[in-house]
Amino acid sequence: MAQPQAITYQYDLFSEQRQDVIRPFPTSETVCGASGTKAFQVKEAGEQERALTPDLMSLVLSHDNIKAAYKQVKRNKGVAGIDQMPTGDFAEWYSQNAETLQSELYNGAYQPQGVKQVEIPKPNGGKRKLGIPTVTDRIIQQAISQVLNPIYERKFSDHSYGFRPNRNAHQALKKGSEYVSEGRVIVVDMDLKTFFDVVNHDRLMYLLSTTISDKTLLWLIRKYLQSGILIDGVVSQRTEGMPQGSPLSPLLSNIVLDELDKELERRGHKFVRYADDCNIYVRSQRAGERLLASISVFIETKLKLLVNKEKSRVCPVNHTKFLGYTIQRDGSLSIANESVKRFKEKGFGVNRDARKRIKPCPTGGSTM
DNA sequence: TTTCGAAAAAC
RNA sequence: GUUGUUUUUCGAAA
Repeated sequence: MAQPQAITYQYDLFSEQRQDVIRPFPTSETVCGASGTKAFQVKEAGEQERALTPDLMSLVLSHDNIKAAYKQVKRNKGVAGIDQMPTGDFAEWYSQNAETLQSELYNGAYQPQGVKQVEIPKPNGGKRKLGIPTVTDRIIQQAISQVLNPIYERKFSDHSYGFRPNRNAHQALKKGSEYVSEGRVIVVDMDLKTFFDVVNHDRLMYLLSTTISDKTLLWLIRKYLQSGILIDGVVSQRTEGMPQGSPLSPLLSNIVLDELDKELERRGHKFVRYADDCNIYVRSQRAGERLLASISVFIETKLKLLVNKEKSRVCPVNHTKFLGYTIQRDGSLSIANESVKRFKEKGFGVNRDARKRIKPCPTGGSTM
């Protein structure tokens, strides 16, 4: 590997002809005798260890991966970022600038652009701050996410249901009602305060480095975490938290909260987590309160996250809502219809029969 | 078999 | 002025 190889390949995202990216620079790390350019498949993630992930950037920037990322971003129909380039223009832009972009990404010179901040109202009246990266940055992040996702999928806890392929809220509810059917009718409802605002960058980067050894990729992710926020023309650098609205955020949040899953598993608890909404099922109020106290300490000292003490609580399962439903003490699910609730507020008399009864949960071991 | 899009839910 | 991920349903095309 004396000389950097010439880049001669097709950049057109619409052409069927393609040639995969040849890495323009030699790998900085040498991995115990293995040839640096030897291709490895992410899907064969069976025995993947940190030593096998020194060159994920090639996968991130491969033609197929970028093309898939572009399609995904385009399908979301999001608006342009601060550079005003709409999603539809990326293909043409990329055909002109792919070489420069890829070189910068490979040698670490790439600097993500600022994030446009937008506030939108939440259903419950509050405001939600969104960070909108440029189309280019959304596509790069999506491309990273597509590579990291299969690597992390096999490491994630079976009790985690949010933002994961082939998993949905209903499966989480089914698992929760199974635990209730076993007699765990008290729930510890953990609420993490403004999760996206307080994630510790150093801790997240450390977690990533235990699985990912591609330093170029790690630095790129760190740059995305730190990417500046543009408010009224002034760019301020972010020191903690991650932008809500970037394609990488859901995966990174699961990586951070996987530590919580692993700790709860280590302690042998029965729980279900959907994003930052974590429910632990126990048999008595006293056990629940003791658990809430000790897990809160773990979350705040070890994970460096904040527990919302006002909204976290211990109560019988049928006194709280989880993912839009309420689990009854017999393990059945009921849904509180929002429109019914609005009727009630407007003065139409509504009795509790307005809550629609959903089928009881069978304790089946069926997968998927 | 595959591809695409619209619309709903969860966070 | 409206981001992101996942899931599901419906529909269309070859």
